[in-house]
Amino acid sequence: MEIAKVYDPKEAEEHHYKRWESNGFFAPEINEDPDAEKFSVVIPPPNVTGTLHMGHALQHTLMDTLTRWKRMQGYRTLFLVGVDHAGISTQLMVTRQLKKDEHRSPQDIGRDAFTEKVWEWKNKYGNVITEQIRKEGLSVDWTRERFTMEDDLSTTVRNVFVRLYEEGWIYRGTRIVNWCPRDKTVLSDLEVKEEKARDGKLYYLRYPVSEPEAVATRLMLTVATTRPETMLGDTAVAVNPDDERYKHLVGRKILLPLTNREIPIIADAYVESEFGTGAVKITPAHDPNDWEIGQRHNLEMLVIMNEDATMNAAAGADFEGLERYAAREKVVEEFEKLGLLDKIEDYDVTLPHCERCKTVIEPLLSEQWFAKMDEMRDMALKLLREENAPRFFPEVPHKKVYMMWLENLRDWTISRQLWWGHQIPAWYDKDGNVFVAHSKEEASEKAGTTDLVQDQDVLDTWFSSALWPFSTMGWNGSGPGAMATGLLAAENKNPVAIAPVSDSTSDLETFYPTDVLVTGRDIIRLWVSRMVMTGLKFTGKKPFDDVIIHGTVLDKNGQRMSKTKNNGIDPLEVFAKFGVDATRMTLAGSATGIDFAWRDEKVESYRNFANKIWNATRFCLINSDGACVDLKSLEFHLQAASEAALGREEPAEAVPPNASLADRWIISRLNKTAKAVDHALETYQFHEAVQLLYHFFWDDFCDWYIEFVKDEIVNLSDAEMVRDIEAGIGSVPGAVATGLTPAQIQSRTRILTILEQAIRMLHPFMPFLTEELWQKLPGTGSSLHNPAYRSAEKTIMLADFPKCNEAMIDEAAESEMNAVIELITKVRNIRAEMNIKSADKFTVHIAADGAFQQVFKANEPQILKLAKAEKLVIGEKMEVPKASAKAVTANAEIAVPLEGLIDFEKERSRLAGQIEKLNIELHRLNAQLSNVSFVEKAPPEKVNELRERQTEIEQQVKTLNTNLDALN
RNA sequence: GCCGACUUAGCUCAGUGGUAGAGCACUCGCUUCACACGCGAUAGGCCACAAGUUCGAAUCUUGUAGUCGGCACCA
Repeated sequence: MEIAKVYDPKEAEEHHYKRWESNGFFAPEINEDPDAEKFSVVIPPPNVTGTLHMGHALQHTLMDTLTRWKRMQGYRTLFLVGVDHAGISTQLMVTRQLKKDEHRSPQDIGRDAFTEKVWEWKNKYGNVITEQIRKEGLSVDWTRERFTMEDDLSTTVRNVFVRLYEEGWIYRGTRIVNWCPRDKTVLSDLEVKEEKARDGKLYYLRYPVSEPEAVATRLMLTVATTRPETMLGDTAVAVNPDDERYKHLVGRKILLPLTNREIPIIADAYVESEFGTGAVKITPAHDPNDWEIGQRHNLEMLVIMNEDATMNAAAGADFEGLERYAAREKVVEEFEKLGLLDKIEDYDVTLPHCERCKTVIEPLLSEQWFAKMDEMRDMALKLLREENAPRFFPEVPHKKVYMMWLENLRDWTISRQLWWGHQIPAWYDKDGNVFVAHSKEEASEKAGTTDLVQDQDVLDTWFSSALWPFSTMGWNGSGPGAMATGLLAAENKNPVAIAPVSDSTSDLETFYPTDVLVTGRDIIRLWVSRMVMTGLKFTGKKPFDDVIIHGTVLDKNGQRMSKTKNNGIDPLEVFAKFGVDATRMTLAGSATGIDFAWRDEKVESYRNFANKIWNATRFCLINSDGACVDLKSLEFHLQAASEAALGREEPAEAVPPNASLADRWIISRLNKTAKAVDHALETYQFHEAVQLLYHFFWDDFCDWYIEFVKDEIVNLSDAEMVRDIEAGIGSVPGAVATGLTPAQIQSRTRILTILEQAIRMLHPFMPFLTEELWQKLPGTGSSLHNPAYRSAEKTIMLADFPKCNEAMIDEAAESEMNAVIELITKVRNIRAEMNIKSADKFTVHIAADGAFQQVFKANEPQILKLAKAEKLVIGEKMEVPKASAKAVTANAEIAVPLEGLIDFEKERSRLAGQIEKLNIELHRLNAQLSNVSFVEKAPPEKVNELRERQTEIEQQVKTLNTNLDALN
């Protein structure tokens, strides 16, 4: 068999994904078991404009690992994929393109033409991200791919809007909103990021009190502000009602400079007397706090800015048309000229910025659509408080953050001044009356006229994303009672046979609620909370049980990746360099929820691991003639166990004579690993599973098991064959024909079978490599499939995930094998420390008690080979020349006579070093065991354990000291 | 201002009320017939600091310092 020496992932990645997809392995319909339990997960829809980044790669890896694992366990799985329309960023991108290509703006071409452009753009570039998802190897069901702007989902959004409006949860109102003057749209609180502004200043402005006698005395009230330009829109000055300094001024008036307007001095508890001067200018149309004061005092709302943050006519002729910062300078200049500028102080302010374009947000009085959140909020809080749902992984700190955010939730601004998105289904007649309806026809009926104009705004993208887990599964809010107490029966005991793809209602019944959501921290409020709220409101069910919050992938210096810093790491480049599987292992190998700095070295180590798996398999395949994967070959433990259960006295006899210690040991390790991996995945400890598999495969399987059985397995040369037959070994019928003995065939079968199971366990993490290798193994096929997939073509994707068989755990084998491993390691240590060359021949003397003598004798060939020794002398005691290197293990004393080779000085210091190390531990043990309160209060098992360890070490120290003395 | 997380080997990170672990890097030795993306053997840590609880603390509590994050306020 021709197999390359180094694994090259590229071809496998391309080839297998196509096959998986075209054979329908990803679709839940592949599962033929009518009683199969379901497992479902929806992808957090990436932006249609987006490209894959490490955060995606991480969350996708975790979701796919879970899905593949569950699928192999026989669950009917659905991993639902799709993208969202990303209102603002897509519109920006297409606008930019339009400007570049045609030197035109959206306004130039009009709404319909522009929307058409966006669709064109989407059809051309919108599959970049989905192609990248294919590259990642995600086992998502492409037949159910969704897009938030497609017809069905748009209808759903409209239905939801109408329903919420009719119930009174959506209203239109004039409020101060976060206005981005560059994007010219409103933003929700969550799309705004507070950032420290540079060069912040606090300007102290003198406002003259306007009554005649005050003017005569030039009575001034000084206010402090960071935004002097807004004074043009002031409609009051406020002081604290308890502030003795200003009590006499309340109720009087200010003659507002530069405007010739008179504004009142009012008292409001909002004002803190200690801050600034204790007097606050009030600009209700340009500041959220001022707006609230304005509401309380019935102040005039004077809007002085345009949508692009230039001053409008209301700001006065001198200022009209000025950009806001130019206006600020001019206001300050004018105040200075008038002698009304008291002082300017440096002052650190944090200002809201548009998350997307970084422009400073302008709080602006504006008419928008809002969603009242109280009812849905209360439902979500109840679910959390009473059922601890959804469960967050890790729970700290996300549960608390989520709860606190819900508790302080305010109304949600859902309209956006964009053209790309779900246009708000509201129509206005000539008098401005609003009619919310599913269609213009319906609105016309309500209005009694067809002379209607639809609201120009669209809905926040998150409005549609909030419906994602159920809208994508066919819920559209139109069915009878669909929105009442929940569409679904509490328990759906009727399993869906094979759900036709088109029958999306069955999808809802089968796959909703989903099992788990995997997403990033910053999305908890934007998306997770909203899905919970809408899920409860519209379906009566929580949309998912568990929420895994993954960590942030940082750059190698621990910095967040960002476009501005240009320190992003492109997953596609990493794939190209190290392979998708190695990248997935790296990502899954990071602790759940913890940020981690990206290191190429880490991926490299998993690339090496992939190569190790490749080569271990290569070795097994080179030596696989006459054998194939056969699960029965591992079952001798079961025979032994059942015979033990029947009361046989020596169940060990049931073990076939050729089941070696190493066989029993590796099978025990395999089953323990399967158990631990299962537990790790159940609790979403992906990194734990990765560690377990890495350790099992590399250390246990490759370093020890393969090395132990190598001589048995490799093809014998003709000369060796003849020698063996002459020696009476392996001269059995058929042996000459194949060149193999039955024992060899059995060994080959066994190693293939163990390898095959290890590869299956690795599949959810490393899908491509494992499929590539599994296809090459003889004896794999649909017989290894989970029975639910019996008709499917051969693929590891649908093979059964290995389960732990407790009867195969063999503690005796593990401790015996450990003794052998320790023995070999100690001899190797002597070899290395004493500079024994490969070619040097030496004998190893071993003294041990009877049971371990047997163990060592039984494994003599392997010990000789792995320690590179020529001969073993095993007995109760040993007699060796003075010129010997010595060592002790927990079960044996070792001596290697090195006449002429030994460096006594070196050997002395080597032994002294070992004694030193043991003594440190011994001192600690002695101290602990002589502590009366420890012996009295600690659990007896613990005390015994330490006593045993103490005896063992004392013995070892004693032996080593004797050996050391003998050198002198 | 409030809340939270983190601080473990040179680096990146696991882990745990009872002998400190991994990967990478380092040192030494191997052209051993699956793999040099390899094999073998070492070395390396008072688990940030201080106090407390406990027979026992790196692990639990409290405080301190540093790093990072979230929220609130910001005239």
